[in-house]
Amino acid sequence: MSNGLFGGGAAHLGKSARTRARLMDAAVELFARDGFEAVSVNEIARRADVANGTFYVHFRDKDAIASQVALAMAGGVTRQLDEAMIGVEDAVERTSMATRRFIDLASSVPDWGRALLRALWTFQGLRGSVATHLRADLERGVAQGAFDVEVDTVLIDVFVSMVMSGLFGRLSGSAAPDAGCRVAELQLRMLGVPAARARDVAWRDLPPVSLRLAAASD
Amino acid sequence: MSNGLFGGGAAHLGKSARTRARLMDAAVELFARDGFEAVSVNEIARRADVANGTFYVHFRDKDAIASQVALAMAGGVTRQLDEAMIGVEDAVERTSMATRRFIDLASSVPDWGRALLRALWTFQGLRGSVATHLRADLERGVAQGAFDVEVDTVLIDVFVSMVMSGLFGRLSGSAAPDAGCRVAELQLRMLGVPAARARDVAWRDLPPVSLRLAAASD
DNA sequence: TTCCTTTTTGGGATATCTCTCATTTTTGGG
DNA sequence: CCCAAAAATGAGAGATATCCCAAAAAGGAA
Repeated sequence: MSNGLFGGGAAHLGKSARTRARLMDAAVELFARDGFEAVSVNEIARRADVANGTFYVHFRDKDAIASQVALAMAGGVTRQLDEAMIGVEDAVERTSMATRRFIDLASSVPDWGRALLRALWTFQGLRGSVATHLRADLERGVAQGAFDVEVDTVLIDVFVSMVMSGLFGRLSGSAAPDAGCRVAELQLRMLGVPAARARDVAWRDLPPVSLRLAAASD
Repeated sequence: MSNGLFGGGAAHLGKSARTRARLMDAAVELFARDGFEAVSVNEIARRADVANGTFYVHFRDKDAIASQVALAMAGGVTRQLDEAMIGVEDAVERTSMATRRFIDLASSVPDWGRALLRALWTFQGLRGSVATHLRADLERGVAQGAFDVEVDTVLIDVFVSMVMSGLFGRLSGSAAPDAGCRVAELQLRMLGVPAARARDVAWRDLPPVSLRLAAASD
């Protein structure tokens, strides 16, 4: 079946690391399907094909695996977005790219996207780490004269929730594949970019990038 | 202590209805504090000061009480927003008022607001019922030439998620009391309202309305 | 008050969950 | 191949959940 997200090409890892990866894969799938709180440790172990007790060799409890999984996911996406945006200096472009890529990447592997979405909702700490990068781009836009807003907490939260909404729509099937473009366009308009330019930038073709899944390191 | 939200002035109701209201009050408080899945039926019954088995006389299971509570809450807010907007014809005003009032009302009774927020996230059906009213106002704005957007599912979802974000900020204490104005302003800009008018309308004083809590009827 | 209906009660059968630990299995260096 | 260290196992103690049901209590009309 599925290769697993964390354990994908991990045959070279030690046995312990492989088991750990299997547990994290199982957790992602279950969290995505049933929600964090509805999933039991037993269930995670069963789906990972390990004994009940093995779980506790690797994680203290359910919270532990959840935050590990969430951190690994968020870290992976953030790193990948950063890489994809190297060399792009214009804040309007950067902002639009970040939104579109985030939605596209996260919805291209639905289990993974759903778990990330839930994690963003459940652990507001995660939003903070995403927000750091975002804030930099928004402030850059203001400095460049492209955005006409005050960059404060409310703006950041609203911005992030717009992205989450787009991702949710893609995952639930209620939104077309171009939802990312639409959300990005709406964001740019909100930030004060003229409608014509917002449309232009947000719907421009973007070179495809496929989701590279990182194992949980350090 | 607290009067309860559903059972507030319900001394005139039959005994059964009173017990039911007590259960719903208890459920709201607990869902808000601990989240839907972390709350047990026993806990709801204990807090409502009824025996364990009494719960099952009134509700089939936890899901049943949760959706009842959510429906009653959403219905109450919707009705109240509608009433408060009677006579307002301008879509820009209506849109801004709806967002601001929703955030203010729901955050003025934190238990209640938190439960509503969770319910909106958990039962996407609720979003649908809110969306109906919203869509009408957005389309009115387009017809009036005030909004310069296509009214589609993505727009509605994004709009709702912005409101939720504002409510979340108020409830978590990370946003100032004027967060509703800020969110409304950002929404109007997104819809194509010129920045100056968006600011003007969104920050205008609004006659205060206090949350009237409806019992669960039909 | 009396009697029938409605509502509540709380004990318990059954299921599931978390987490521990003594024991077995696997791994990999020498 | 051998053996100590590392990893995995799974039975089970104890906590807590759900939901049922026979019996008690409360309500109300005559």
